[in-house]
Amino acid sequence: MENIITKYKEKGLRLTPQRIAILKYLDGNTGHPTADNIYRDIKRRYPTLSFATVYNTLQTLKEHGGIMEITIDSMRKHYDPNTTPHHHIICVDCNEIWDVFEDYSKVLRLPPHLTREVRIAGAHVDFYGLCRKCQKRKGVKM
Amino acid sequence: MENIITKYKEKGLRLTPQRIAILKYLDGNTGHPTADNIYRDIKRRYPTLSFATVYNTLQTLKEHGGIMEITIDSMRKHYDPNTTPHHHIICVDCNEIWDVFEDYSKVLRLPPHLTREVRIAGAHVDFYGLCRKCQKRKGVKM
DNA sequence: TCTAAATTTAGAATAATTATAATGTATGGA
DNA sequence: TCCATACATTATAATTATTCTAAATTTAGA
Ligand SMILES: [Mn+2]
Ligand SMILES: [Mn+2]
Ligand SMILES: [Zn+2]
Ligand SMILES: [Zn+2]
Repeated sequence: MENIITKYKEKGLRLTPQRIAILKYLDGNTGHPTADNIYRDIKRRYPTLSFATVYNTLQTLKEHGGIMEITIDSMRKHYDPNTTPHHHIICVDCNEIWDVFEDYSKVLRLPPHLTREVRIAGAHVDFYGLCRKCQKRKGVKM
Repeated sequence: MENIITKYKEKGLRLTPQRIAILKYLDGNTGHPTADNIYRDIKRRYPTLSFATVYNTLQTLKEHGGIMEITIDSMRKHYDPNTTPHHHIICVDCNEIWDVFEDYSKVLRLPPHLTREVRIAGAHVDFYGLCRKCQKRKGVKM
């Protein structure tokens, strides 16, 4: 809690109440929130909060490696304060996202004609399927 | 060429010049075009073409399993007429997308607590990196 | 306390996509 | 071949996520 704050202070980032609120909201958050999720939550305590501030702060955090941007959902960007390499599962119905902490780096090999074309920096695996809640709601046979 | 057309006729889809042009544009296209790519190209021959028609047709094709929607690029949706399971590489600089036809299905195993939570339907691997062209443009040491 | 530079803000702008409602046309049967 | 009609296209407006702008405010260090 206090360490994320000093951590960002050390990076030369100015601390404002809004930024602290966003940092606290993100700290340990495994829910993969959208900018709107963050805005709505913090707006309750800081009614003058602007969307621009949320986007600016997310941008700054991204640049400093404090968060990752998740592109698994084509509707909107999600953010992940866990920047250790990991993967995701998305429910194709409710768009909820789960973490996958398996290490596939050894098995995701590429043929030479592709590694020649692109210098690979990493890989994300996006699993997709129907979550239990949505299976139930849609009456899927278990 | 003619077979895609009869193929979609059999699905009960009405064939219009616009749809035929879109089908022909997509047939065998490995470039992962956006709606805008398609619109611009076909607009030249059909100047009255509307964006709505492109989006409607893509939606219809998606529903009939004729194309896949690619979410690797957070800026815009890309479409892929190759619906056989495969993966992608995206250049983080120019957003060009390459196909990866490796079969990782055997090695992408999930722990039981996750397969219990979500009935997995599939997985896509998104590789990311810098393509040769962008390495050169940015003066990256090879 | 003072100041410069960074940050926040309201609001406008942009861009991708979807919705609407009027007009046009493909298609199967008379 | 002609017609009816269900389906498709179109121009346009609406929606939504995100970014930009410029003025006002705040931070942090001297
Ligand atoms: Mn995550
Ligand atoms: Mn592809
Ligand atoms: Zn679900
Ligand atoms: Zn590139």
